[in-house]
Amino acid sequence: MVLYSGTMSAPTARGGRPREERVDAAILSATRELLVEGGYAGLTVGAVAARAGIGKAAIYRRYETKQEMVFAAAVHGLDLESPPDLGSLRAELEWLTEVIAATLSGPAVAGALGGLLADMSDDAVVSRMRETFVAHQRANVTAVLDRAVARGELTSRPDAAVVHAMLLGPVFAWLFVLREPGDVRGFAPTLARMAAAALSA
Amino acid sequence: MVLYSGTMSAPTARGGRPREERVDAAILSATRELLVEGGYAGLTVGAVAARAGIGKAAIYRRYETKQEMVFAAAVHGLDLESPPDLGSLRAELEWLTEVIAATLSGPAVAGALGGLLADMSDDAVVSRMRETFVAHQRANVTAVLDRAVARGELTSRPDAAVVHAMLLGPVFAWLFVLREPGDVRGFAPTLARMAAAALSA
Amino acid sequence: MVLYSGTMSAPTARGGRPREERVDAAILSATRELLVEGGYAGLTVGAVAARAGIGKAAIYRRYETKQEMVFAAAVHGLDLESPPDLGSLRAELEWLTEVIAATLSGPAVAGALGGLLADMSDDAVVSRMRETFVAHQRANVTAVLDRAVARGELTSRPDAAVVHAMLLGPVFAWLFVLREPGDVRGFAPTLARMAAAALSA
Amino acid sequence: MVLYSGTMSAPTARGGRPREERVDAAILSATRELLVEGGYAGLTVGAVAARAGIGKAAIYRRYETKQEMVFAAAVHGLDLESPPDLGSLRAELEWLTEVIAATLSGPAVAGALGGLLADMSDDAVVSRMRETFVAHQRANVTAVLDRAVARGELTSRPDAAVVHAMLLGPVFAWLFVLREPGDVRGFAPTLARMAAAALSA
DNA sequence: GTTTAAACGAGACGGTACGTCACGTCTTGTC
DNA sequence: GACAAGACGTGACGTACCGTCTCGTTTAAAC
Repeated sequence: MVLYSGTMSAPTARGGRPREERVDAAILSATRELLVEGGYAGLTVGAVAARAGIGKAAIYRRYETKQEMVFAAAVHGLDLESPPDLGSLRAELEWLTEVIAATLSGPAVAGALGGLLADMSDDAVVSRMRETFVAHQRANVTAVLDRAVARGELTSRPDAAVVHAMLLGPVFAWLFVLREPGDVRGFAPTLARMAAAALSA
Repeated sequence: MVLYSGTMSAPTARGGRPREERVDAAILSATRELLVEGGYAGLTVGAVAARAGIGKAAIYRRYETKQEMVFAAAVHGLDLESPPDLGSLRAELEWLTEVIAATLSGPAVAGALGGLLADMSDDAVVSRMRETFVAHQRANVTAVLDRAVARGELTSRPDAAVVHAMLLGPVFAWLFVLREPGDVRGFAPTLARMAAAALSA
Repeated sequence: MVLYSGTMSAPTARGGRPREERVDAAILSATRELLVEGGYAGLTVGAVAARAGIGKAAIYRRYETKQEMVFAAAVHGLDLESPPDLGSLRAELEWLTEVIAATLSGPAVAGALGGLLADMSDDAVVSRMRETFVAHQRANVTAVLDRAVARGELTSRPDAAVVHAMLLGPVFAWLFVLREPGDVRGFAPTLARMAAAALSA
Repeated sequence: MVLYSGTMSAPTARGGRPREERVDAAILSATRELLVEGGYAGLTVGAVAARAGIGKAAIYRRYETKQEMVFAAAVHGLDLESPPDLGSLRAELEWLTEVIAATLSGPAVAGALGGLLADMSDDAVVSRMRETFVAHQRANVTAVLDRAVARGELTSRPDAAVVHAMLLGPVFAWLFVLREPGDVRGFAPTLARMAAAALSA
């Protein structure tokens, strides 16, 4: 399922030249490339336009600000599949954690998220982020918890927001604050095991 | 214990007018005020100077970059006491979590941390951050774990980095990514209880 | 005599939908309106199209550049009649001056001429302007001078270019450089009287 | 006498780094060079900054708009000396006309005036132009007429504005509208002779 | 009639310049 | 030599306009 694909009012489709998909794609992939190469701080709208072979106006026709564009590029196309039924809470938590870790440690996301957080005084981007990225992940967490309750692994369903924070948070901190050397992926199973223990207690 | 107070080499004290403490204080409190008012994104060095009633040069005489200044202002004076022996792992984890939550949710820190993370490609600030904020918190986590091992609550000492991530992460995510409404402080006991269960398992 | 009516090759009339006269008229009158409202500097092709209720392409199908369009709108339909034989050099000079003043002080022309002059590095517009506006006026000046010589009012025929400059110039300066308050029309008789005296001397 | 040297509020001179004369001079001469090379239409603020080896901000600190800058550069330093007493109205008119022709046909002025006229909807530039360029020339015309009256060459003093238009206008038209080939300078004596005849009649 | 070809309103396109703003440095005169 | 003030070069921002190019539709002439 594609999470996100554009921010500004789509063309009213009432006559006029239609937007070119080629341009949409070029913007997003140029943004991702430059995010990987120089991070959020080193990313310029002009450079994105140049790399994409388009004009700046074509970008601002689609995104109100640079932040919107980066957000779209970093989160767009994150294919957040729903968690499969793996038979046990712990296995599903591990699956969730791995997906979160994989998502956050993708090269474009890694370059963008810090910067996005910085400019988050901009309420529009904040709420868009919540409506897409956060809401979708939350739904997955809820689904896993509901299944665990149905299986009898949990007697009462814990607050999904708390569990979400417990899964997402450590991965986030590991990547963006603590910046421990080594792969995050190895961290996921440990985290999932601990979370399962915490919930079962 | 005061964590941080300045970044650049103090004046060599070889004649000339000494730096005025008044200026140091004015910079830091102006920075904190503006951080609260407009967040990191809306903070400019010029505005800090104007608010403090000083010149920009006085700032750059003390901090090499805007990031250093914000970091000093947001973290300076965070009095990170060592965790007292409270008799049980769970009580001490709760104490740690509450201190972390209190630290991160302070108004200036809340405004600054996201932005600081954004500009963290700058290695100087990254390493300074790690050497002070992270290292000190990590030491506290280690101390708590060591005491729990000594008490026999834990058979083997878990990796302090992992535990650190499990405590800091959810608080961080709660505040900066999920931005759930309501106080973080109420979140701390729940988190500590879960962490204790996870570690004991 | 109509001076000017279009610049680009008319449709070859080889099938296809014919151009609509309605559109021609709408472009010209929208241009004139906007010229009056905001002058040349404030006029955009997009605004002309919007005001005329047409598309930009319909404009560029008729005029190669914005300058061509403005020129057509400001000069089109200037009905430059030939000067009647009024019996005396002075009377005919006065007639010429009044026609020039009336032409230049028309609302659309007043808004356009300065701007047109500005973009006159474009040689196409320059030569078109010379071939129409200037050439026609020059012919009228020549005719008046020839008649004066025939009448014996002048012993030798002065250079028509000089006389043209002496009539057109002051009106032009009055309107576009000096911008004296008050009507230009009252200025015409004085100017004509002086010109007559100068030529007779 | 220097006509013009800056437009925006000079620095209050109450502390702070003073403006560098080097920058003022570099802006003006770069503007003149580019005016000569490409005319008003081909002149960009960025190019002026680059040629001058300065930043755009240094330009906008001095001039509110591109037009102000061009005006300053084209008219700045026009050393409009007062007309000397040459003994006769005709000689002094010739002197005036020559000065006007020399001024308008200078390379920078020639490149700028058309464009300036175009953007003249901007009232600030218009009034500045009147207050400096026009007012000064007008004063010279008045002085010449007053002396002619004192000498008894004229019985009543004609309207200076009209005479100004009669001298400036033809030169202006010659250069910017008619664009006759050949030097304007040769035109000045003829014009002055005619003007003298017109006034004496 | 059908076909064909161009004009139509709308608006997206690449490009270029605008004027603004912030950074971190430098330069005054004063303390 | 630190201070307040503020100008400096650099370079990104988001806006506006140019002249071109697609869309899907409409309209008249050619067949």
